[in-house]
Amino acid sequence: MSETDFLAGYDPGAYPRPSLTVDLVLLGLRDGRPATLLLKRAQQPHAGRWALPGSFVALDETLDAAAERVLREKAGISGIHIEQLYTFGGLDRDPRMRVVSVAYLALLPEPAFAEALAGMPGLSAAIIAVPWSGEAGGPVAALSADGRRTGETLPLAFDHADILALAILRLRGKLDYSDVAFALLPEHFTLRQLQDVHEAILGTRLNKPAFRRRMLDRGWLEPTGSREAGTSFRPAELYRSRNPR
Amino acid sequence: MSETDFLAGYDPGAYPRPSLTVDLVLLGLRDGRPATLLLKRAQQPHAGRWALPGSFVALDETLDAAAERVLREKAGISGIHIEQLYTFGGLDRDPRMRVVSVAYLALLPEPAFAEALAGMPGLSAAIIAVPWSGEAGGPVAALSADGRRTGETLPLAFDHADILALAILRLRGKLDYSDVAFALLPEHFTLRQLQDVHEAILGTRLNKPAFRRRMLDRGWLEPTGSREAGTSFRPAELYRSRNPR
DNA sequence: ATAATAGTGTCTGTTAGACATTATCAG
DNA sequence: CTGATAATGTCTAACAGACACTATTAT
Repeated sequence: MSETDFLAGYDPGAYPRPSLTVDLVLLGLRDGRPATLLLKRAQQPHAGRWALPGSFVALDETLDAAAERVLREKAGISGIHIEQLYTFGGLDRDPRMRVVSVAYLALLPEPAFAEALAGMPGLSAAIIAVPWSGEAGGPVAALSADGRRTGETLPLAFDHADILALAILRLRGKLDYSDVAFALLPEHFTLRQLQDVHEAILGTRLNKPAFRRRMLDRGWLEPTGSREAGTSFRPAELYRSRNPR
Repeated sequence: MSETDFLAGYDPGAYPRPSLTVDLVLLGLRDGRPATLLLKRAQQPHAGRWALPGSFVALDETLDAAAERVLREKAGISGIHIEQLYTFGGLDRDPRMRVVSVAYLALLPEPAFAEALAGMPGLSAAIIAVPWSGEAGGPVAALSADGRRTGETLPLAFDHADILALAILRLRGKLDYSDVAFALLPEHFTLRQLQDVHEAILGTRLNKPAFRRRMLDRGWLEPTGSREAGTSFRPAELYRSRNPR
């Protein structure tokens, strides 16, 4: 930043600058698998391909504010967990001009995911076909399956497949040592639901007693005292997150 | 990014955009403590305060390339580990104009650190007084001590204290499940040196047998067969990283 | 009682910390 | 031999996976 000295007396608009955008991975769960909300591109370039919702960053808004605005304007929701992921600055991300994009990850609990899908006509849900984990690198994150037509692979626009892949990998990494998983659950939830979230993100089955022990020992959970309703079997106890969300 | 449609036929330069920079945390170790290389600002704003080396991002270079250029031009070195850290986009980071900065972390083994310090007149080494770990949030990362005058706290320019704090926290988090530590060591090193790196970054003493077992079990290390020279006691075995750097 | 899932007890193998001990070098 | 540090053996506590078992609800 020392070169800013050089610019002290200059018109800030006089220098060529990359465009700056934010792109959001709107991540939720569908049928026990991670899913994301995408927009089908109508125009060139990449017409017909699927893109993450995004927007340019205005001069008078922070990056976080821009991300929250996209969440409001393109998904119609707010008040959910959102975090910065990585900044993508490849030269040919967009064929028209130089665009640097700050990627964000938003975690949508089921009601928010459904609300966005129902309330915003352009959005579609896409299951993320998780590349089997562990191995770093590799091709990563093919997409498949829209709301109804399941099985097909969706072509993604720009470098959005990379962004999506990174989102899943980041989430996997944070899952075990942070409380992000709660961001994908309603305020009250059962331990089974929590385990389902972990299994969906990790793409793995987990050991029930061990999982329960770990979670309860963490001190992040608080029993509500009540139990789930409407089951035809023994109802599970409901917990809530102890940390204020 | 869907709004890029809107701009398809427009002059890309016609819209107001934030300036985009990269700022580098040049991290090495001095006397068993993490240290960083800083530049003292001569002009306003923040004249007299200390800043991370940085630069504007050119239209025809990637973010990574910009970071490597800063490494070359401001530290006089290259070929070392460098990774993107986080992107800072607060509105008032720089009082003159809106500047969004992509922060990078560069890890300098001792020779590179010394070479940069000796070869680039403006650079100073500053010990990072690590805020005692564990607790998240908090004030974080006060600086102290230049090369000679130890003990005093250096005032940092802009939001560079935040960047520095994040760099240390990120490194601590990655230390145990990745091989970043090797990036702070020469090609051949002893297990004691490796442990010293870990202890410096974590700000903690580690258990020797346990540390050795863990490291050797990871499979990241390869014995070179030779031993260190010039000791007045039993020389330690030298290892190298198995992964190609 | 049955079906179905919630929740727990317990065994075992793995791993980390603590501590003591042995090994190996220079002089 | 002494001094200093490298390197290892071993005990113990903490913890995860596996598996079987008990508990509790609706019907």
